[in-house]
Amino acid sequence: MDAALAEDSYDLIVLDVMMPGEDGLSVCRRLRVAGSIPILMLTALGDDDDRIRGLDLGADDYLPKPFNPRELVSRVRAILRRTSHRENGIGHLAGRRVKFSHLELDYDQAVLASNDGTAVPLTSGELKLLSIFLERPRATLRRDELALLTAGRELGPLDRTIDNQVSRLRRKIEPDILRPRIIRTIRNEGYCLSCDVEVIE
Amino acid sequence: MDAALAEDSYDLIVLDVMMPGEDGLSVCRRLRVAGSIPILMLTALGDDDDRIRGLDLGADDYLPKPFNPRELVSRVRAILRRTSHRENGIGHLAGRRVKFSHLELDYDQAVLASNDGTAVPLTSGELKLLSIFLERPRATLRRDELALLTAGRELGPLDRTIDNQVSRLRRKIEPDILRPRIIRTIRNEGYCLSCDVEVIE
DNA sequence: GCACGTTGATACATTTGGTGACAAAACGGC
DNA sequence: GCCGTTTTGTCACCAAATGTATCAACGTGC
Repeated sequence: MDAALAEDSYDLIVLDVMMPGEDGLSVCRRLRVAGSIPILMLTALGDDDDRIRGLDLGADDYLPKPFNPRELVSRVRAILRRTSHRENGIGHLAGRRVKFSHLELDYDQAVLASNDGTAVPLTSGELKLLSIFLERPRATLRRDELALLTAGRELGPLDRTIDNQVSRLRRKIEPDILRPRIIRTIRNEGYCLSCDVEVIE
Repeated sequence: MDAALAEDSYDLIVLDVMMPGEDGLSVCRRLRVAGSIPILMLTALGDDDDRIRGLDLGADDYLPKPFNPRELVSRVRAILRRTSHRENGIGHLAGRRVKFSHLELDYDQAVLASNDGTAVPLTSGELKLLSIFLERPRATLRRDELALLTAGRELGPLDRTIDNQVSRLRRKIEPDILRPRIIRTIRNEGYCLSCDVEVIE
């Protein structure tokens, strides 16, 4: 699958959970970190909690076996209806340069250049987090969504990982660190990139 | 439902199939003709063919009763993840500046600038409350409506939460705190933004 | 193995907003 | 007007949420 994905692009993946070796949930996690390709999970495990976990891991739908093949078709159609004509989000940033606020990100170089001429390198984690925000300007992202999209992991109850990453990123992008205005905190909800984003060709 | 839809905009509809009068499938059809609001169908009819029909009519997902409430939440999230847009729930204010009374709100910066040159930052809670008022100028909003819109929660009988939030917001926007003119109290009813609102750009 | 940078975990400081108490204001009946 | 009642304003306190410094674990390149 990895080889095929590297080769071509696909509209949707139907993913079984019970597989020898790496299981479907783990694959789902990896796919989510890598991009936003639609996933329909399919499994004999009809358990509620399994479905919930699958969906929370970023799957678009979860169909328990045994299933009616026509239902599979209908569900695939339902997902594609939603995902196909989706132009609103900024596509993939890989290889692009992106302007936002007073900054310009060079994705390939992982370098942030400021209006005032200074430039800062980003670590891979910071770049990942920042691109997730840049692809979804003005969307409020919960901590668990961010954890899923950055690292493909679920958050424990006392997990401050995302706060830490945001804090580190802010240090590099906020002009006034005491009053963050690019990545804003939405109390009880998460974080939100509150500026326009322009992708340079 | 039709009246509510004409009045406000919604992110998603959870639709039961078995209803007295017009049934859910018919409603779904109508909604699809009217627009693309996400629909999650919910029903006691667990039959394959019903699910397939629902999905083919344009529903985004179809969950048979009895269902696990957490699964409903996960499925709603999965749909909303796809339909993205969801910019904070704050429709047309995101990224705008708004003039009202002697003030100008910069939504992105979460800063209130006054005619006299002073500027005050707002907390995320204050910003949310203020935007709710700014989106509904001169509408009287009951405390329970405000609680629902700000925090998505119901109010207890002795709950002074909203009064407190309004009080805190007033401190930042009222020129004469002893005589609030911008957010007026309507006794036994609620609060009301009593000035014109102009969205810039 | 060692120096280095990155990242997650932990601990602590700070901010925010809900709660309950009480004061002030509004209202109604007289 | 006067009083009692209800409603509202706001203060002080506290619990929860968030920001971030620091440390440990880990990997990487030499």
